[in-house]
Amino acid sequence: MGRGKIEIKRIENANNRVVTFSKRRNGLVKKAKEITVLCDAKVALIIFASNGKMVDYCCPSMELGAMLDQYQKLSGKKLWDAKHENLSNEIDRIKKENDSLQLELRHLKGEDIQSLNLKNLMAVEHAIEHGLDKVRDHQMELLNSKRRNDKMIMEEHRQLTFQLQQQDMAIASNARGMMMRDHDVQFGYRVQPIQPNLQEKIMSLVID
Amino acid sequence: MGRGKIEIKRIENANNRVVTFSKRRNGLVKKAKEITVLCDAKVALIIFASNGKMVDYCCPSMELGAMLDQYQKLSGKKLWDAKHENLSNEIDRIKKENDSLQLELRHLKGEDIQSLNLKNLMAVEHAIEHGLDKVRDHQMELLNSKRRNDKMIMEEHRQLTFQLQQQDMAIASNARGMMMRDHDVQFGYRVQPIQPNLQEKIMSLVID
DNA sequence: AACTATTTATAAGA
DNA sequence: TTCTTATAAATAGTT
Repeated sequence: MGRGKIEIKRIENANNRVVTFSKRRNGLVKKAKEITVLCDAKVALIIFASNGKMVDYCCPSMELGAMLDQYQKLSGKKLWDAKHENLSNEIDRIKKENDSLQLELRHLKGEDIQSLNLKNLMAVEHAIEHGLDKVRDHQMELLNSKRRNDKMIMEEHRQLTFQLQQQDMAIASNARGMMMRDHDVQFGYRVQPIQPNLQEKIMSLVID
Repeated sequence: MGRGKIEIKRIENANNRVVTFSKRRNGLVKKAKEITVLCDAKVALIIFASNGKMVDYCCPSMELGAMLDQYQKLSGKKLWDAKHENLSNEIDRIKKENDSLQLELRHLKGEDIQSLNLKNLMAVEHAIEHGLDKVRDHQMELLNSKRRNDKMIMEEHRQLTFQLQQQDMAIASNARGMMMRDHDVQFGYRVQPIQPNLQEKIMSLVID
């Protein structure tokens, strides 16, 4: 129905294909609407373009969900029952995994161990001991690094004290020489800390 | 498109309505097929007649289920009922719980502890120590009960030995008195162990 | 996005 | 229902 007859096969020209799609999509939806009105029919129609865009129509008299329920009943095909089952299975699987994790956890915490025999109990003991070793190793690391940091800060503090002392001495000798002339100059040079974020470092030590 | 123009409104004549439905249903399905072939489109179409009969078409390149999944994603509408959503939520919830259990477990095993600060690390250490104490307590209990059991068995063994000895002596003195007369009587009274399931107890000791 | 020559769908009749 | 056919509607190719 057009200027020329066409074969029903994929339109190779991409532009033509898109244009034809647009026209026929509209036609299809229109006809779907018409048959619902003319004939009391129920129609559901979903169309995806090859670019992924979607258009859908569902008769006003019935929800798509209800139509699909009906479809499943009449066709015997399952649309989401299968998926439903999969989800249930997934839940069971995860719950079991969860339970075994719970149990392992409780064992490591020394709970629910009445049922363990001596052999299992020793395995648990070894796991705990191993964990304890690792945790303590890491604590040691943290403490050492803290100690190093403390040392660095103490060193910096020592240097600052020294510099301040030097400046005080310089000011004192200047003051003696000039007797309050050029009063403003005496604070003209200020202390520059080697580690500018000293405050934060100290705070972090306090917080940790 | 026919001998006369018609208004798009319900066809009141029931016969005409059925005939028109039949024709237009075929036309709709035909056009749905055509657009899928011509334009690489994906189409799903479900039609119910007012008498309940159903016709459906789904493009060959995609299952209806997959199309509906896509539909849900793109439209945001949900087709599968609340139950389905509940299941998904349940899965998410359990998975999260699972993850946190996994993490706690790994911490107790001394894994993934790089991210813990000293305070948390010490909490973990205490949990582990507490677990270790409990496990060792229970080991002790098991060992003590085993020891008690061993002791009891030894005692029983001692008593049995004593009884046997007594019987041997009795037999010996009888034998001396009667010189083999009433030969069968000599085993007429049998040893009754105090603890009838001694065998099992011993086996369980060996196995544990 | 319009236009229009053609094809296609279909309403009415048999 | 199905076939026929006149006519309405859809649309392919063009502008």
